[in-house]
Amino acid sequence: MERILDIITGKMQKAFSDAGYDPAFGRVTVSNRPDLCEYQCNGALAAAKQYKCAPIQIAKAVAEQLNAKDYDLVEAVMPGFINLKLSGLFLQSYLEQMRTAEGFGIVKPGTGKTVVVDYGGPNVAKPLHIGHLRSAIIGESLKRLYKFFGYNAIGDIHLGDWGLQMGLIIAELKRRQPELPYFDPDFTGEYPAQAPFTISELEEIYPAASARKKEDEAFAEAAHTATFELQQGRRGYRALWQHIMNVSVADLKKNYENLNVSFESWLGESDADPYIPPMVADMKARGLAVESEGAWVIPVAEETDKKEVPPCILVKSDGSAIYATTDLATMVQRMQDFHPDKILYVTDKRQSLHFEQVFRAARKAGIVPESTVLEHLGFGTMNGKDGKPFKTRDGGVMRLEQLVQDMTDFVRGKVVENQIVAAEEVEDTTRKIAMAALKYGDLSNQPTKDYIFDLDRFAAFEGNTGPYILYTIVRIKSILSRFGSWESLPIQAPANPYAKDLMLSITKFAPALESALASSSPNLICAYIYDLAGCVNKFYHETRILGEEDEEKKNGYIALIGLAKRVLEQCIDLLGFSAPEKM
RNA sequence: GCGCCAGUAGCUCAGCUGGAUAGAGCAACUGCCUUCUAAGCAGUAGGUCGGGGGUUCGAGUCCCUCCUGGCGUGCCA
Repeated sequence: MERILDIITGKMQKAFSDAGYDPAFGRVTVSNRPDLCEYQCNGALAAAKQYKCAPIQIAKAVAEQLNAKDYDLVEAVMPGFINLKLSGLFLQSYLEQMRTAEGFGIVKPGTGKTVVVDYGGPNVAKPLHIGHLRSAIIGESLKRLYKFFGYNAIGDIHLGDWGLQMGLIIAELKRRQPELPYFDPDFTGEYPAQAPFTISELEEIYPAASARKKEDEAFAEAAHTATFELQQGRRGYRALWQHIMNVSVADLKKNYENLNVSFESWLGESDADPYIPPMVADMKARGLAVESEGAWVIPVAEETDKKEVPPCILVKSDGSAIYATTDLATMVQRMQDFHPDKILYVTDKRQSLHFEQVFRAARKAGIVPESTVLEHLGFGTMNGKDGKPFKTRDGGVMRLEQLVQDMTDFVRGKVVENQIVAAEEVEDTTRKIAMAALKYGDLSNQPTKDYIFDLDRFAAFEGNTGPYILYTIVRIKSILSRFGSWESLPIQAPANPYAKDLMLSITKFAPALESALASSSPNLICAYIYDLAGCVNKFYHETRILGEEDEEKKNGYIALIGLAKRVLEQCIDLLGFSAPEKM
């Protein structure tokens, strides 16, 4: 479907042309004065400079060229704005097209293209904490947005499953249970199928080992050795590693599922490992990597840099790999397996220099061709009410599970108190509302900015919150279910100003999503549905829908709120949550 | 030191390639439920857009400078 702004702009450009002016001035925008008009063109103001005459003259001449039939209002006003109000018939026809088109008639630029979205980054054997929340929520939303626009979008969790942390766990296990067959180098039999630990034991082992490393040099040495032997393929350690992976991945899947977040690809650093030796050898051979201060580095500084960009370290002076190495090797693997048109990294913004270096190194080495876009979306920190990084009461790092639990408990209290939901549906409804509160609270902020996480505010259910959006949908659902079959009712011309505002808001679906995609900003979807929900609630308040006696009119109302419901539900699905039946 | 980002109402945030009177929500105050869910709707009050210069018909938006805060700045991820 042609975009509504393109349609109006096209007509405006023709009017400029017909009036004898450059059509380039005919760009139309959504009005910033909704009290005066719906759309506006400021081109006459800019054109006045070029044609050296009063802008209002140009505006008047252009306005006369426009076909009055398409508009309820065409007006040239001082100093030279052209104000427009669309006709009801135009809106009716546009929305009817939206209603019947697949994906509401959105243009799909992603057809045939692949994008890899890297938004996980959890370490195995460590619980998810709130630091993982933003990448999960933002990444999942962007992935869904890419899919909606027709891309083959692959969410990749990129597990941290290969570093010193694994050696630490193995060393600590060996210290605690040296009798296990995994530590016997002469053992040749089958290793047990059952892991020698549970997830909660695993989560206790890692921090214990990490702490021991700092005060016990021999232990630190043992951990390094274990890491090295694991990577060299020592049989018992590989078996143990597999146990750690199985137990940990099962737990991670459960936790991500609770967040309604999923990944198409569960690869990790260990999967990139085989690509490292040939890649490093190749870079050395081609002279891309040079020796510097005992390490092998790829210089990535450029003439135009305002600051000094340090080289990308490929091999540390002790001979081991570093995260830049892993990230580059992962690019090799992704190009080979997926041939993506784009790779999008969703991580903390503090890593932006790292990705700048890695991207440059990847281009320089030809790992990623120019035709593949590399983007790093660096998101801001989630802070507490005091404006400092979010912590538990005793100052520790809060587990993601705990955060979700707190939100859920709070919401459950509200749901029970309201007494609208049947007892057996309380849990399901609670979960949906809690998820909306949590995700909308995060996603409604610009991703690149820090934001303050305030549970009381997010779950307050008033104003610009997830629950407000859900409540709007629930109200529509309630009417539709009383009405009966509504799906095939056609859109009618607006019967009152509230209906027209609602219709105008619905037409802004496509531009809102396009902007959100172009700037990797789910907050634009939030801003859009907040506006749309407001229009629905105003319409709802001012219009008796089911009580309307004129059947034809009533059908028009129903068709309109039905379309609004479908658009809202599409949007919240892109944000990663869903609406209950009642609340 | 250098670089990046931020500073808009008491609080949390919008403000789309410069455009008409800088917008929401929360908190405060005031109305609206015998009518489709009041988690709603309507209204009042609240601002020298961090300070100062500049560019022009016009600056929250662009340029310069200063102040404040956060982050980054070669072998952690």
